[in-house]
Amino acid sequence: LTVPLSPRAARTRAALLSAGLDLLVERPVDGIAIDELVATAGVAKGSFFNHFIDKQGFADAVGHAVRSEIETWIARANGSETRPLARLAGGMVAAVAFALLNPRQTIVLARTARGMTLEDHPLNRQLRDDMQAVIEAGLAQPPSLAGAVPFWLGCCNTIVANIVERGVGTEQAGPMLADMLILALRGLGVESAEIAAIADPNLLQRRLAQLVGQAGTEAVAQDGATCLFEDDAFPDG
Amino acid sequence: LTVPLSPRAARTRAALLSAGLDLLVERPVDGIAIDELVATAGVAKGSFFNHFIDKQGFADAVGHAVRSEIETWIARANGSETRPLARLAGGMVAAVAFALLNPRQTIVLARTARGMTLEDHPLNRQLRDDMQAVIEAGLAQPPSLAGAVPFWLGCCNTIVANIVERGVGTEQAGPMLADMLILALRGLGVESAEIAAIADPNLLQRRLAQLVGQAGTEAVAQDGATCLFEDDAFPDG
DNA sequence: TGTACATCAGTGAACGCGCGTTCACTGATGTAC
DNA sequence: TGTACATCAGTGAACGCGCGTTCACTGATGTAC
Repeated sequence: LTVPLSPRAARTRAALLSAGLDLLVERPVDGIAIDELVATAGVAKGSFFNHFIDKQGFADAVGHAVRSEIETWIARANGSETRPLARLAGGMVAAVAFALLNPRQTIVLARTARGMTLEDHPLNRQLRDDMQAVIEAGLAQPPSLAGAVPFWLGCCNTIVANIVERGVGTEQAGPMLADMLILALRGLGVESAEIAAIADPNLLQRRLAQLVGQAGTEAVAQDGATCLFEDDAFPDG
Repeated sequence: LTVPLSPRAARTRAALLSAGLDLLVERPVDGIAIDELVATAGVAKGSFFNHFIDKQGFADAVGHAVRSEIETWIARANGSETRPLARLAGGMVAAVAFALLNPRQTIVLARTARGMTLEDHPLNRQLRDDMQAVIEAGLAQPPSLAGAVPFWLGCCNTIVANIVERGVGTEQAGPMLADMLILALRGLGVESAEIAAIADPNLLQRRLAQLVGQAGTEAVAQDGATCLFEDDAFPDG
């Protein structure tokens, strides 16, 4: 249900979404005037209604864009990794890297997310599959799958929120991530040797730097935030 | 910095705060019109400005009232308990009981809470003290105190959010709580025997029923939500 | 206890700005021949 | 390649409702004597 947009329309839409991201970092959508939005985006007021039916539709579009962005990012970071424990931990590491690279997107994501667990997004389905694989392989003994998934998700949320809120850099994020991985993996009942291998501070630090760095060199534009929405077509709203 | 309010003023203020709670369950404060608020509360529009300087001040007052309510509740539930591990677990159990009794307050609390960890509220200070006591007593070996506190807080948030979102009853909440306690305590590195004693499903179920039940018999009014704000004086705002 | 007065809180009409939405027009982009 | 026309998206002035805020008035509560 997506239509390819003309270059001109795509530019206008991207400018609006980007401006929306800037403003949604500060306050929720109800606190943002369309006047302010179009002024920030540098387009005419009427253009807004060429692209979105109303303000809520706009907020949904921004939320959707950000969510699919982090989903893609995590999926790419885990790449072709097949070991279930590595995938589980890799998801948390990738989420932290994303938060370091895109603190504003992360804030908006937290702001627009409604329920944490009920939603059946690809990310959550993938996590559930990985968790199930971990359990079936005997690598962890959580009291239940239904409890382990939100537990892990909550740990990811906590570490990401902490990093964004205090605005720490990659160097300080590494040890925090290591601590959280130890707490979360131990909670699942993963063996000590496995935990030590996964949560090794040096290894984590390198992996974080790798993820953050490679994204930096991949991006062509200087301002990553501005071009985030210019990738391709958008859902027809 | 609190002044005692005349009975009439207290009634009006309580009606406004209670109506605010009802409406804040549905949407954030910016989406609520003062017209709607006073209509729900059954008072004149002008009265609103007798009690609050503006809408944001009102939202703050509701948030403050709810927060101090849950703080009091948890402090009372832990009572004179001194064993640090029991206090830690007791906090999570009490939070779940509160969520079961007051799902709407819990939703509003989540909505009005800004940062999760940065704030220096009594509740967080108490948690930090308990956690430190647990570590010093050698009852747990988390990688760090700074990591353990937000980890535990995140686990409490997760279980509470899950319970409220799915609207489960006391019976189903018990097993969920047991699972989360196992995951969280194991994450901290608490000994298996201790965990088994604390997270015993039967014991937890009884404790939950006790907390929920005693609150029910304590309350005089039928509608607990309506009288929640009528207790005493409010901060002068 | 009763009366007169002061204060305090409630009331709702009135105001006017802000903001969401519309629309007639313009210019740009694309297409047919 | 050039010209004429159609479509598509941008523009910003205009509109008008909604909503935050004010205020003069009323009635209730409290106090003095």
